[in-house]
Amino acid sequence: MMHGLVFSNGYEKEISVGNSLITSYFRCGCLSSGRQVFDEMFERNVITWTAMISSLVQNELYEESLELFNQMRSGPVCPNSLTYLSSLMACSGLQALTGGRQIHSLLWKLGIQSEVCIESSLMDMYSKCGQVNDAWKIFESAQDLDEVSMTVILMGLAQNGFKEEAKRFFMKLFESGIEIDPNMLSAVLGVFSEDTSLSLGKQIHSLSIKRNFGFNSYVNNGLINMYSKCGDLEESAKVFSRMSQRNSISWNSMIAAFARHGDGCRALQLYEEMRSDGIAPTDITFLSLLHACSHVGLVEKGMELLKSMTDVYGIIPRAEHYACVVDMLGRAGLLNEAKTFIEGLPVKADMLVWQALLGACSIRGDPEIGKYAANQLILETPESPVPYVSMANIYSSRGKWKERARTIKRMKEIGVSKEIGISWIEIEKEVHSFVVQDRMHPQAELMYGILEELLELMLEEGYVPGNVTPTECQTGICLTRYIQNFQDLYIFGGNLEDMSKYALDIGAGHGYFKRNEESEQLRFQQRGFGFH
DNA sequence: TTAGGGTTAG
Repeated sequence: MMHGLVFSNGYEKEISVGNSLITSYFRCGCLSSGRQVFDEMFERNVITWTAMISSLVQNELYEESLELFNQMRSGPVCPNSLTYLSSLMACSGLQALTGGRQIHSLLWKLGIQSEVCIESSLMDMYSKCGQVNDAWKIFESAQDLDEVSMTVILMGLAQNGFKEEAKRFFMKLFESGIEIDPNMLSAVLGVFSEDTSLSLGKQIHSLSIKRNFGFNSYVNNGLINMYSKCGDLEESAKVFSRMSQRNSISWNSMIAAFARHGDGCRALQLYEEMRSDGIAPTDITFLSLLHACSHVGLVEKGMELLKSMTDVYGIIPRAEHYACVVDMLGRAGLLNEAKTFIEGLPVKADMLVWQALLGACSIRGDPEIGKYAANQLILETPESPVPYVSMANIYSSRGKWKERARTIKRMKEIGVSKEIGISWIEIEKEVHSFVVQDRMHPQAELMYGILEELLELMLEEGYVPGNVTPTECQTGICLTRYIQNFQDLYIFGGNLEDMSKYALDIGAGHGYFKRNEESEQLRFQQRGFGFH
């Protein structure tokens, strides 16, 4: 009503009215109306331009916002700090390093590069563009630092592969008694939960209780994820049940937690509760649900969910959803059905989908469909060793040694090669590294002995090598429990022997083993970065 | 009347 009145009077073309209207329209999601007011204004000041640019950024329309920023710069109105800030955020969103650097040099010329908000935005831009070194330089020379800039650099380190440094950084902040706000805490939970550091996670939990952050949904959602990724599903469920207000991320996190632990039934049950609570599922809810169905072999239920996604909620499935379905069919041994499903897809199958099919063929040892999937994958990613290695493995599992040799030869001819994966663990500042079948370590015999013991325990639990069944999911949980005990031993004064029990890659992938690409961390330390 | 960081899948 109000805007109709304003429009009919033409007042919206005046600066003061137009500026207010732009902000209000964007706040209520009326993007085109906001833009229309902007386009039709007689005169625009710095607030008009900045309101428009920042509104576009907040709606993730980064390219459009940068176009407007450039347009502004060629006109008579000069940008101010807030305009530059919004443009930097657009560069972060687009991971546009060149544009970000250009804005950085403009800020230098204007002498406003050291305002704390500008510095944190610059650090964020560099981190998101993969240039954590540049972010670190700004951090080191910064005059003012606050919770935001601390969180930015912490996330920057973690997201660029320097997780250990990020942890040390946080521990320093924690020990120094600096004010830690809930935003930083939820960011830290995300970093810590990927490394199965249950005891650290528990410390953060107690800190959040002490600081009275118990009502913060970001912190609680972070705790749900941290506990579930660290193997303590019941603690996740406790955090979830104590929450007074749950948003879709809370529900998704808890559903994913059950799915991750192989408890498909509880995941599906929770989905029903979510719906009866009136919370609409999102595309991510369906990914977790399909994942859950895949791991417990609930094929029909999974197909029903996929259908309801579009029919009931109007969510268009993405390639990830289709890949989950292919994985589900494949794990259930329905390889032909998986192939037919892919052929009937409304969109062109991508790498993820073919990888899922090939993965299923590897598990089942199916050379025929495997070859079909591998060829499709080679078309998508000609430089990848994955299809060749998978095919070689399928052939060896079937005793087809000639075919295996031919595949390896072909791989060499084309010039693709697989980098050997190295696992390592740091014990008392010494790094112990391993490759597959490695017997170079002085205590290798002891370690292989323990590995055999673990395998026995797994077999007792019903583990069938190479056969993925619901039982194996149970075994996965069991294995997590054993490993957790070993970790406790270490934390409470264990020795090398206890550590070596999980220094071996027993294939569970629970995060104790540093992957190859993380060797960056060592280089980082050698360069004298970070905290020692 | 324009402002910086945070939680979910794989």
